[in-house]
Amino acid sequence: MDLSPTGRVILGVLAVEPRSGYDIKALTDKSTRFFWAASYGQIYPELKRLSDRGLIEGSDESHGSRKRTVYRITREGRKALAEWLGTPEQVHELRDEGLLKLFFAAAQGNDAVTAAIREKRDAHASALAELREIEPYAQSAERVGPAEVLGYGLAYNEFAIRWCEETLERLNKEN
Amino acid sequence: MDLSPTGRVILGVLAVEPRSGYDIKALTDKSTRFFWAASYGQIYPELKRLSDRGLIEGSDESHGSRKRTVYRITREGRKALAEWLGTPEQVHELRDEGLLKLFFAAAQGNDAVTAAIREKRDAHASALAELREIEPYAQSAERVGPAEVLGYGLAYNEFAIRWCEETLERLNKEN
DNA sequence: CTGCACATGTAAACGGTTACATGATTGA
DNA sequence: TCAATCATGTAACCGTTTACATGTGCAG
Repeated sequence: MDLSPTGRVILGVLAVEPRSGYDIKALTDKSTRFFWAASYGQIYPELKRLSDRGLIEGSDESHGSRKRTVYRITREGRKALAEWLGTPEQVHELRDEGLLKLFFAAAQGNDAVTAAIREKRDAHASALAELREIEPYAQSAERVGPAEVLGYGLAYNEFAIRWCEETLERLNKEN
Repeated sequence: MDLSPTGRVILGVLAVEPRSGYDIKALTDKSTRFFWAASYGQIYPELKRLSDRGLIEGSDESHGSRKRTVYRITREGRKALAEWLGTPEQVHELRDEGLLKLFFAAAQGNDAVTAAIREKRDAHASALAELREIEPYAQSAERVGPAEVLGYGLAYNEFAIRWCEETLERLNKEN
């Protein structure tokens, strides 16, 4: 059925309940953002494409002169979503500037190495704090997925912080 | 000094020793690939740009009619690299299709959830095996960075596998 | 003599972000 | 009345991947 990455996110979101493009952006910003982001520049054109292919259906819900189009997933759309979920495909891409700096920092001396690790630790600490703010929101969801995924986000950042601290300690001992 | 992402990788690699575009690709495939990939389509044009800006210098080392241009980093290039390493910037992007599936799987039922987690676990297990193959290569490096970064990659995948297994167990108990 | 590793490069397509443009409604 | 939020959309740009094109040198 061939869904684009953003198309998958949209179908997945709409499978739960109908939403407008604006709603989709708001929801993904509070949930999938940490492992799969989406911007308006992708969402609106993709809504049109999915609609053209009959995977979703828009209905006008404007209030007065305030425009609003709410999209719902179609039978065809659910089929496409299920098809994607059924494939074992597992794209996994990481772009971690902290690791890149660490990789090259050795050439700059020990201080650069420890600085890189400390900055990485702090970045993960900020991310952790952000996720904790979302926590109550995700746990209120009646479904199983979101809470687990948020839990992964928390655990991942905790892991990274721990790793940074252990590595700093180890490097400290070695010198 | 304003370096592009691929420019940083190239400068970092060349700071250790001079290399050709082909060498850079081969090295990054065995090292930074897991957290910062680079393809020929980026490397060759970027080498030209960095050279135009005086951050690197190419010298012809063709053997007979077999072309080969080896680039070395310049003083200016080292300055630019140090400048980048000195900024606290920490781009961190994750695209994890397994988590995305897990997030949406609940709507498909419990089997879809456990299937998504199992597939994620298997994907991390493959990644772990790949990294273990590289291990001897990274540890032979005289510098500090690479071994630490590889260690992170191993630890990260081990963490993810553990998380998947614990979550499977917990979900199993709950039903 | 064949296949693999070495080696360089370009073009097209893709996916995504950012900035911009526009305007309505609501609550403080 | 002013700021925040709701709401939709486009255009320009950026970085990246993929596929293609081309050819050399060496080892088995």
